[in-house]
Amino acid sequence: MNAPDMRTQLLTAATRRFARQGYAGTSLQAIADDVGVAKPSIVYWFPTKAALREAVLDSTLDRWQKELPALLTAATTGPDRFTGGLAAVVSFFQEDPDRARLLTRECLDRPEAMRERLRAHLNPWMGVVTTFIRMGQAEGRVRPDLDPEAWVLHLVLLVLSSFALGPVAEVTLPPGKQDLEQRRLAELLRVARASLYLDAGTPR
Amino acid sequence: MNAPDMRTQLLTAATRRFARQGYAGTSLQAIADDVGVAKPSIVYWFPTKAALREAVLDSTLDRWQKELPALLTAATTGPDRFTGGLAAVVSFFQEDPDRARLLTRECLDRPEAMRERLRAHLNPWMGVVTTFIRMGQAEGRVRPDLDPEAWVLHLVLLVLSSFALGPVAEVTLPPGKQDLEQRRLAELLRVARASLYLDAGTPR
DNA sequence: CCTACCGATCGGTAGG
DNA sequence: CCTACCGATCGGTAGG
Repeated sequence: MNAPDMRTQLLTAATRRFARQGYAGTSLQAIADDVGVAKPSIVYWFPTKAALREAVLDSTLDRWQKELPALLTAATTGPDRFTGGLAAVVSFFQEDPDRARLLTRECLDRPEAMRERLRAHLNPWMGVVTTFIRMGQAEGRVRPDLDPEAWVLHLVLLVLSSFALGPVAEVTLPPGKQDLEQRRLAELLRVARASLYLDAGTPR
Repeated sequence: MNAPDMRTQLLTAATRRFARQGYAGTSLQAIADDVGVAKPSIVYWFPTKAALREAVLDSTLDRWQKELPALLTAATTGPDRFTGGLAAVVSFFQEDPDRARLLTRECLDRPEAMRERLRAHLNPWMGVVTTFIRMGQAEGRVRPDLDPEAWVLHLVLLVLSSFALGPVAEVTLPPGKQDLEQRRLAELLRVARASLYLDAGTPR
């Protein structure tokens, strides 16, 4: 009954550790201690450390595939479909910045393996987004010199790095009176719109 | 005579390893094998593994401080000062993408320590750049709603992640006939200009 | 800068 | 899911 809960606890602890200290920097002992079990118990649920890593990555990407449609429909009811879509991606990482750190680390640790995974998880809705962008270009709302695939890629990179690395670089924003994360996200959104729309100078 | 060369060889090998496999994922033995010396010889030049890490980070940031002024003066002689400045940052990481991977990993591994370092290495010319941006805003060339510090931060993040993670995500750019890196950089530059200038729709 | 070596910790196994 | 344990590798030391 609480057997599946053990697996979930291990996945949660491992995700947090892998995101913050990296895969190589995390021992199975540390994860076991976090959950409060003996180290060999991990092996009962995940045959090897590498298998635990795959499971952590799977669960994170699964959440992307499950949560993003919901966030998208909730966010794209407004007047601006692209801003809503971006807000959905932002929400996903804002909900747990460790997701951004984990994915960044995996891309650095295993570029080739991640390429295959992202091809499966990112490409489906990449096609949808770029189709909408090309429609916008045909209608004259979206900048004609914009490269749809490259633009989406850079926006995802921007959101990812903003959550994974942003808190570190926040010191370079000294005169901030308001919340620093809010200020970062506001500028991120502004960059996205200004680089997408022709009339973004007067958005409202 | 070739004693300082040994130190340099170790630094080069360590930078490459730390960038690609991470600090925790790299053993001193692997670095020693790369250079062709015995493992304890590393300890002769760097008292601990942690000291080697600091030296690697120092040498990378030193190169930033030494090369960027040269790249800046070479790049800002054109008509567009900001595009030239961005090109300088791009050149720095293009010269060796491992620099982007190393800095990204260090930000993930040691956020607090990196905050202090970046405060010293990034803040000096952050002030210069934002001053120019505010001048541009006063002259009406730069978008008035742009947040100077946050914009520069995001552009640096964009260049960094484009070199550190871009090759991984390149599969999401399937219909690319021309060189994929070139296409990525062209769109990066376009995003930068479009998000900065009011009249970026007609740049030339 | 090398050989020889050390205690600690690693991922994983045996057996229950 | 635990106790007991193992070979391999880790960063680092001793001594030259």
